[in-house]
Amino acid sequence: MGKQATEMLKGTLEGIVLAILADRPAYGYEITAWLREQGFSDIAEGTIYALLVRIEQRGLVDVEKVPSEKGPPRKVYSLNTQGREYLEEFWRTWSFLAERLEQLRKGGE
Amino acid sequence: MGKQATEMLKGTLEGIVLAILADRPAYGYEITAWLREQGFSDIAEGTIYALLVRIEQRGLVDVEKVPSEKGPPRKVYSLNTQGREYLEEFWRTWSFLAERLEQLRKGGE
DNA sequence: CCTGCTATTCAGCATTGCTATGTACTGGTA
DNA sequence: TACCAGTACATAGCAATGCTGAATAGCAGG
Repeated sequence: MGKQATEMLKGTLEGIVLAILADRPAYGYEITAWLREQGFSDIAEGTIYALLVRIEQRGLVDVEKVPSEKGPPRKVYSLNTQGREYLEEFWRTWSFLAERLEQLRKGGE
Repeated sequence: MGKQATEMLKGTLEGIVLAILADRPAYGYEITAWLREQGFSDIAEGTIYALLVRIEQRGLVDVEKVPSEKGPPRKVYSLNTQGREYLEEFWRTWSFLAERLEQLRKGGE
């Protein structure tokens, strides 16, 4: 991914993580690894942890500490009701943006 | 548009403006007005002007000062070759992001 | 003269992602 | 024992971007 991606991820990455958590509870290390598999090759671990702290402080997720056999305890996040509402709002904003951009792309051919 | 839009626009707004300029030369005031018509209701004028300064400094656009009958002279921007290449790169990054997000949206139903 | 519309600019702020580093727990291996 | 890799989380400082609010300037009409 290019350098443009860094700025484009701002605001979007949060929605991506919320969407992941809407599907299943997960912890930071796991999310980072999954994103990298999906092609988000250079997403920094620190970025994900900081993001998780933010959405927790906003009350969008519930947290549970679960012991791990292979290292320090995991902080498993799951999306709560407020988080689901926020995610729906994210999808609305995303749709709006995606529609305008598709129109612009068509217009420029 | 909600508050999420502000962060989501980061990085995307630049592509949007470049896409507009790929279609036709335009000046700041005009671009702001057009975006507002398209539903980007709360895009600040200052944001567009600052963005135009940035893409000019990066050499993505050519500028021409054109007198106006109704006010101060306009700075008309047009996309140059480098700008078109940069825009193509933008579309590639955008496509990547849009595909992942559509997959996530489907998965979460 | 004053108001409103056109048109651009700029200083200061908030948010977000990245870099770099540090901490901590477990298991394997020399 | 000592060391290292893999797992797992946290944080301080930086860069980039969009927003707020205000200022500047030209032109036309009441």
